[in-house]
Amino acid sequence: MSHLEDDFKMNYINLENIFGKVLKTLRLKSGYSQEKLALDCELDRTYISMLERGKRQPTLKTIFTLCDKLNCSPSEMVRHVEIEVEKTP
Amino acid sequence: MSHLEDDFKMNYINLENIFGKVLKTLRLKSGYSQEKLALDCELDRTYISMLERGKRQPTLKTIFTLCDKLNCSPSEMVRHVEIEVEKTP
DNA sequence: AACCACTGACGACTATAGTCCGTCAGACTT
DNA sequence: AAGTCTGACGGACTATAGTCGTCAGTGGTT
Repeated sequence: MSHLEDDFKMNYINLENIFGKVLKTLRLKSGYSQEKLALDCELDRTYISMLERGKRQPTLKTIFTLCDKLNCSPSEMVRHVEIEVEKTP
Repeated sequence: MSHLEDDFKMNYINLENIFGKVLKTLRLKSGYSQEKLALDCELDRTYISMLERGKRQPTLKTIFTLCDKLNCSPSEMVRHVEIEVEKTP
């Protein structure tokens, strides 16, 4: 996958990328490294990385699991995603 | 699967079942049959059925796709699930 | 009785969520 | 320079999300 292709895709609404940004923001706000968050959530370290890079999208259960550790309710997290989606042209 | 087993499981926090109930409620409120909703969302009819019966859980993308047709924002839908989860002992 | 719209349910499939092993690179510390 | 922390990234896997075809049951209508 080339950088050109990456940049191209970024111009469209991409739920995975948007979720990844929201997750990273919430994680950093809570002072977590990817690895510590993964341990606390009983998820895989590389999976957190993939989520943040927009390479995977979470299931409902995963959203609840993550939010449980991130000082954020699932609906708030989804609201953040919505807002970013609405901003995207 | 026996009715006994069904009732048994219902006593525990079960994100899939809770989501299923929320989805069904929103679908009926919007006057959709499972099949029409599936067509509008470009999902499979049997998959909608499985979601409502708690046999599957949705991804974030599926939540957004469903809510787009259900007069409901994704964060509102997730909020409904949260509320039901909190009610469950 | 026969039709119709709706839904439940199942088996078998394909696509992707999520795990587990690892390597590599940059930043910071000692 | 060596060690630690962090994150990007890959390959190969297992589990599950989501599809497809089909049959059966229910309740309403004619």
